[in-house]
Amino acid sequence: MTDSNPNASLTAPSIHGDALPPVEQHAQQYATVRNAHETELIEDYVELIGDLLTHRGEARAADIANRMAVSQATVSKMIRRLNELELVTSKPYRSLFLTEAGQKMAETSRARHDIVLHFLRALGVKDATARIDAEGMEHHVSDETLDIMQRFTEQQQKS
Amino acid sequence: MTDSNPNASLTAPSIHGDALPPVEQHAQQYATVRNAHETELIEDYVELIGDLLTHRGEARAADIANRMAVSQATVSKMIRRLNELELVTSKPYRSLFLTEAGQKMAETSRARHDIVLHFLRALGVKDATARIDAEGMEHHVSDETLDIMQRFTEQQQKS
DNA sequence: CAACATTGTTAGCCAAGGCTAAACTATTTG
DNA sequence: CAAATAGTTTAGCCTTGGCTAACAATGTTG
Repeated sequence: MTDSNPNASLTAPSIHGDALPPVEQHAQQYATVRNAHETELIEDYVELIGDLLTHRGEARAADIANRMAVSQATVSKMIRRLNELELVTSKPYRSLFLTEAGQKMAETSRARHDIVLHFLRALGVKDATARIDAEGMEHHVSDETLDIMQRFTEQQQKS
Repeated sequence: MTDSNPNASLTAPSIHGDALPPVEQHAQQYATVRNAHETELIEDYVELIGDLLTHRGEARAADIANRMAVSQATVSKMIRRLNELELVTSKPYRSLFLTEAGQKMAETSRARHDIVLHFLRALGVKDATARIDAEGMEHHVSDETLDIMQRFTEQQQKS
């Protein structure tokens, strides 16, 4: 018996409210998540570098390592990748800078992050929790949902 | 200059609303996300196996491969891991079953997933989008936020 | 029941993202 | 200005989660 057997559900009736989505849609969901995973670390680094540049004036590997709770070696390796992707420019032993593409990515990421964070706070989530959740959620929120979150937050603030 | 220089912000005043969180808190955010990543694939597999068992009566590797849009070899390898973790039992060439621990994990996952999905729909997100977002978000939503989401959804349904 | 189709497994490859240890560069300070 | 300290890089290791190709088992069917 395979997944496409149309009678299967007759022999094993659902006790759940939600049935399984069609295979193609289901596959799409997982593929989208896998895809997000490939870019999200990159985005986190770029976003953090952008934040450090904005708030501190420079972005050093040691700061990134501390804030990400990761070894300096890991950061160094990652910076090489970011360089290859032309998201940052770096001279050995010097502060990092974002390329134009990097800046664009940092801004987009930061904006998404803020929308999610503010939305969670508007929902009534405690700040510390909201920050943790936002960090994890931001890469998995579609533009459509992001839009709705933003409107919700604005509504909330009016009242 | 390092991250802990207390004067840095004087020379580079923030143009953003949100300042950088303290290093320890920031590190905690990233660590939590990294941690979630380690378990989320496992949870996705277990959840899907549970759903297949519920809705189809059996869970075959081929079905999992199709629904996850992944090769059968990948599924086979993963099943070995799930076995080692004592989340599933399997005999070669036979359907999979969940151990007690596996069932517990599947239920928890399914419940979280449903709460997030229903919340997104209650927010006004289109079904297809909500499904994709929920798949990605579910592993990054704290219990606190989950609770709030559930209450929100219930509120919404009353009106 | 033999052949074919489907399903599952194994072997071996790859990239990503962690780590530690060691070497090197830059900065600070006695 | 030499030595100590701090920061950065490199080398080399490990695990995870993908993949393809080849092979093995099972199920179906002429």
